[in-house]
Amino acid sequence: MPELPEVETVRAGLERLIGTEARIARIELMRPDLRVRIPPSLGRRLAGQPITGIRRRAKFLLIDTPAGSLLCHFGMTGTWRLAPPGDERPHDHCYLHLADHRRLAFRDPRRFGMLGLVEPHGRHPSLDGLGPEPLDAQQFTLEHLAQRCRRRKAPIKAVIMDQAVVVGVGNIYAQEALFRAGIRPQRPAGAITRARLARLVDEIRLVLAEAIVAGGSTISDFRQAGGDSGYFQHRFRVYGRAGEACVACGARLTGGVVGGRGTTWCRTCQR
DNA sequence: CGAATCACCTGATCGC
DNA sequence: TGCGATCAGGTGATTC
Repeated sequence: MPELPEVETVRAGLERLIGTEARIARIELMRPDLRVRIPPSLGRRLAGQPITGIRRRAKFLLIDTPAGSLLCHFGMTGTWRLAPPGDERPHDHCYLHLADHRRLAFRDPRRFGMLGLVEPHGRHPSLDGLGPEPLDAQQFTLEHLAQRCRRRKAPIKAVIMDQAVVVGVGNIYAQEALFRAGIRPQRPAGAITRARLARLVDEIRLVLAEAIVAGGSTISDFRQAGGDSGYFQHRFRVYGRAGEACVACGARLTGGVVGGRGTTWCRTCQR
């Protein structure tokens, strides 16, 4: 589910669901062996704590309390949902019980996600080395992207998916942004003019912002925290459309592998 | 050092 | 219907 727009959608949904007076009653860990093992101290530390904010950094969600923050990554299949009594499902790895007796469930069939603890005002290895937030025009600039592309031979798609270069862009939005910018995903990053990189910076920002407004993209089982599905998937121009007609020129879209991941592009519109 | 590949897991889908 | 192969929104380790 989870590139920046999906995580942001969940963040906003949880914020709305939980309100400003919420308190964590207790945390129930059923299966700690995710990609990163869930620290056993999590429950002790956060039990009884008031929730003071819900933030997003890159593709991470942070639930803040005075005793520390719950750090969550969704991997490929992670979800949070409101789970009323009786709604227990396979692959529910953690239940967060609120003081008002509601229960939030973290479910992640593939277990590529993570739950962790960040000390108050502390660091966390997963958050070190992250690049700028793309929606912050002060942070993510042409200057920055051009500098990170200089002399690099890797395909531009791999570069913009590199979380040290810019955060939040995954396999869907990389393809969508490159189509909108008219750049072939496999073009060596160092061989792109400044003018075209400037366009790419704009299109990355635009596509992410549009997707947030649309409530993210629903593929298989992504849902907003309130259970609604996003609808940005209806606006994909290339992702998942190999063999279909280009929305701009009508040519058949090409499918292949770029940066080790399935990729679709238009050989006519993208150069 | 950078770039490519593999590994981690489960589930859905597709072709036979 | 059943079964194996393939693919999937991410990231970190390993290899070349």
